[in-house]
Amino acid sequence: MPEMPEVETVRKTLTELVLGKTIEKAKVWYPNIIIGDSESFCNQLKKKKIIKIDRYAKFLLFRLSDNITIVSHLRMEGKYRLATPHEEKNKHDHVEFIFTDGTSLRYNDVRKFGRMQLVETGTEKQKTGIKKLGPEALSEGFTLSYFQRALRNKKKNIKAVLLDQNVVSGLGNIYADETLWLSKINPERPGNSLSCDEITSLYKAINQVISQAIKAHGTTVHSFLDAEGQTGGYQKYLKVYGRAGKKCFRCGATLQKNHIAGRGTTFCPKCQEVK
DNA sequence: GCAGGTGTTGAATG
DNA sequence: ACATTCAACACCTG
Repeated sequence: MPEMPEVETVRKTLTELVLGKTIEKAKVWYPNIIIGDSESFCNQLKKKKIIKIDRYAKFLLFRLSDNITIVSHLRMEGKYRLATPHEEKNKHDHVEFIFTDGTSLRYNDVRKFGRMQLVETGTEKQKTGIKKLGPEALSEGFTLSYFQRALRNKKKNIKAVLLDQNVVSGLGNIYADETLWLSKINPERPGNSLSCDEITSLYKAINQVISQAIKAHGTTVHSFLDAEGQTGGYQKYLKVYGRAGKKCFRCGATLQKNHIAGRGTTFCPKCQEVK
């Protein structure tokens, strides 16, 4: 899926496309996408107006009139696009919001991993997946001292720590590898083995990579498209992700790919050597 | 046919 | 209770 920069890109494009529209009716073709009862989901959305679209880490929050919020997670391959209700259903279209102006918003998800949940606005931090998340990358709560404290008792490898949304939320496999390369830290190092300087360097790398990726409208490596069907731009800045077997831009060594923390992990065996 | 893939969850394990 | 690992979710691509 989209990691935080991609979700932020979707949020912005969705805002352009559907802000202010009123839902005439919602349709769910694949109920497993909806957490809770899908019929009641559709019933509660009738005549609700989209007044704002927020984001928390990788979650999208559609703020609707009458104090309700759709919390949406795209997981690996969820996508939104503007359509019309009489358009034929695409192969992996699972949910549709039909608007009173004759357009509609379709949710398409090849792997069906994405989820939507309807909650009373303000309760999303207690009632949804947001509840267990650590501070978002780039947010006020994600301070250097927080990060230092969080790493202190982490015995698992740093790659797994960066992927753990309870520690810091927003990073996924691509940006975890990029930040580790930038700060020259081997992905297998235990979290609590990092020096003070290394933690600082990694902290800066997280802020730098995520904010640049947001500026570039995210990364398209597999299938990511924003709500307007556009690809991201950050893929041209990637230093390690997808470059296994190629030369490190910094030292020229051949980049290596290992299975770490259950995910394919690309790194430079020379400048990210285990110390 | 088999493995791997932008993510999260819950069960199993220590 | 806590930290950590790993299969499962479902489908497409190489």
